[in-house]
Amino acid sequence: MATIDDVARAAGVSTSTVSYVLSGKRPISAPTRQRVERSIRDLGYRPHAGARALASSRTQVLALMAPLRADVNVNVIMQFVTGVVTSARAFEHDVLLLTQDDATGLERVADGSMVDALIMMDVEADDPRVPVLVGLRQPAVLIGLPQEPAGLSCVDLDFEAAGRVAVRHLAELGHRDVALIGSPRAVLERHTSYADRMLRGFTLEAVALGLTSTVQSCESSHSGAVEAVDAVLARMPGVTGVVVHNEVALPAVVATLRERGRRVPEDVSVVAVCPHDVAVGQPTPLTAVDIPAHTIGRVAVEMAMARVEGEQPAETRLLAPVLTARGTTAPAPAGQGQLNP
Amino acid sequence: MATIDDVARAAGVSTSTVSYVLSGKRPISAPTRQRVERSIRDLGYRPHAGARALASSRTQVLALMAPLRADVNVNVIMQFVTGVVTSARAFEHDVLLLTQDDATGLERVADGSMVDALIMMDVEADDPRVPVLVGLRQPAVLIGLPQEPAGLSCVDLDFEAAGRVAVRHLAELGHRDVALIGSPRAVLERHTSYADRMLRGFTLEAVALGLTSTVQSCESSHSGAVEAVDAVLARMPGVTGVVVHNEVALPAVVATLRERGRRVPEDVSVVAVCPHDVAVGQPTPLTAVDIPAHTIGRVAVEMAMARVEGEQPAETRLLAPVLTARGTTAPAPAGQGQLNP
DNA sequence: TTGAAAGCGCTAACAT
DNA sequence: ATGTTAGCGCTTTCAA
Repeated sequence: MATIDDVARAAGVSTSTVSYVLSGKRPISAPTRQRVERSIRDLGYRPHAGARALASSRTQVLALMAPLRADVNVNVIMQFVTGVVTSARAFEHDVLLLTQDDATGLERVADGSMVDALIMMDVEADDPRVPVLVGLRQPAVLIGLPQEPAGLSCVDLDFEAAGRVAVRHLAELGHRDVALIGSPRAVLERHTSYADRMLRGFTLEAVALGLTSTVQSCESSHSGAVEAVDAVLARMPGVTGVVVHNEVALPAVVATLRERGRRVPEDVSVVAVCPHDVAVGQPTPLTAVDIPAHTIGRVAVEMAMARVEGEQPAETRLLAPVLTARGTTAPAPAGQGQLNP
Repeated sequence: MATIDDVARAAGVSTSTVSYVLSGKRPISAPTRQRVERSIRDLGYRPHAGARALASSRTQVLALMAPLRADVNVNVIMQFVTGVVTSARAFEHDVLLLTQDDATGLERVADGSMVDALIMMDVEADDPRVPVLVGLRQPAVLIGLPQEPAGLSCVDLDFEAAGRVAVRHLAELGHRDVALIGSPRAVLERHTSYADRMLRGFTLEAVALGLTSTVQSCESSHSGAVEAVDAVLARMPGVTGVVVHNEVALPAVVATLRERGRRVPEDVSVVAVCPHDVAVGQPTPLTAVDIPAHTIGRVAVEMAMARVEGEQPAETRLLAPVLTARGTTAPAPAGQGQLNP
């Protein structure tokens, strides 16, 4: 491989000139720049990443810790990941992928100076990795919102507001008995940030609007969805509004409601909380609060890069939820609304 | 951050001794080793990845190019990715994630000496990236099998054999009219390796066994599955055996067959080609040929590392398919087998 | 068994 | 506008 010295020699300039042509950190005369660029092309020169990192303390790499396990929704995860990778490239960065179960991964790549910043998904309310991130030299961005951000940047959909918006939409249609079919039990039990906040928004808004509400965990499978729907129908036979926050179970929830004799949306309205493409890709397009996974990933990178560049303080950005009415919500069945005042 | 010199000073030895303690490349007396290890722990020392890469031309990083787009199955992709990341760690390597649409990513990370080896998924028969990989200094491993491996290592499920096994299973149960519901049109049209080979195995074995067969592409959505099933039923009303190679469409294919009055497996037998967990996670557990994605990812890493270490030549490993009979295949309906001799 | 020192290829003062 | 050069933190000869 050609080195920067080879390029300098070929162009008849000093190595620093080549370096500055590359970095643009000082003005270079047009003719010089052209000769250098020519030599770079002729030699197929590419700076050695390690040498550059050593001299500049910049790696042009971002770490992304993603939950690659079965119980979280793979589809949504993937959208976050592509969002991160794609926008990292816009900042001339590549992405090092760490998995959740590689407990010491964050410290390894940070302390070994392998990355300029870290992004972590699937944050829990009281996440043990948060103090670890706080102790690192590199800035970190959380996708999700822990109880104690401790000076870390955070970004996510405002799931609490999403829960509120979904409930309000149902209330405005006259529904009085509403249920949340949410994340798997395991996700709830570890107090995963998004699940906690969703639950909170749903419940608080139902109380605020005087609705009767119930919450049901739901495993991410066909049978899980069937069980969840049956549990809700048993506990709240008069339910007319259902919020579903579980992409995998989504189709089965709708199908099961129908199998149990509840027409959607005539008898029961369904509001999903899921990415846009999932909502419109169903047999019946769903009224849904969008989870803008790609955007969240992009914003996470932007926040990370901002902190790498300047001395910005940490910030938290919660994206406002957007509900789009499609085919699965309708006014509550006549009379129903008055049965449970 | 502490450097190797700090450690050496603290331990009262030379820097090279610390280096050798770390690498194990020369014998160190027990007392010396202990003092060095103590200092390393006390100082929380971690070697600087860039410096190490510069001096040793080893990055301890692997590149993985994965197709993070919508039309390939996200679930399976994810299993490959976790397989790769997990076993990379076993070789003390981290994984740099490149996306399919980052066309020049492979050259960028290879020529910039960011990685020790590259692994590429979703290979097409005549993939333009193959010659690129051949030109790199670092070894590359393909997950999939191009027409012309050109000296690259390849690993994958033997999809041709998988197609044959599936057909043979149906034939042994007496089925005479069989259909393949496969990948989306786009995947087939770019001659994605696995889709091509599957189709070939299915067709050749059907011919060899004297069966009547048809092949149908299938978009990865509910409606795509419905359309595919309807197309097959229209073209081959007497079909009694269906091989499905499309994880996303799988549940909808079975559901649609039933909606069209075909009981599964009494009227129509279904053989899936999908990962184990997908097959057993369906409402009805499916007779299936397993796609051992995790294993393939692991083998890819092993092959890559072997070539990084030694001067092994490139090799191609096709994993033998394993079919497990579950609830969705049964003997062909009586008499049917004789209608189309 | 250990140490000294020459790079690895680049960046960024410091000069001019 | 450009050149000179001292590191960056490690590995690995070469010596002892």
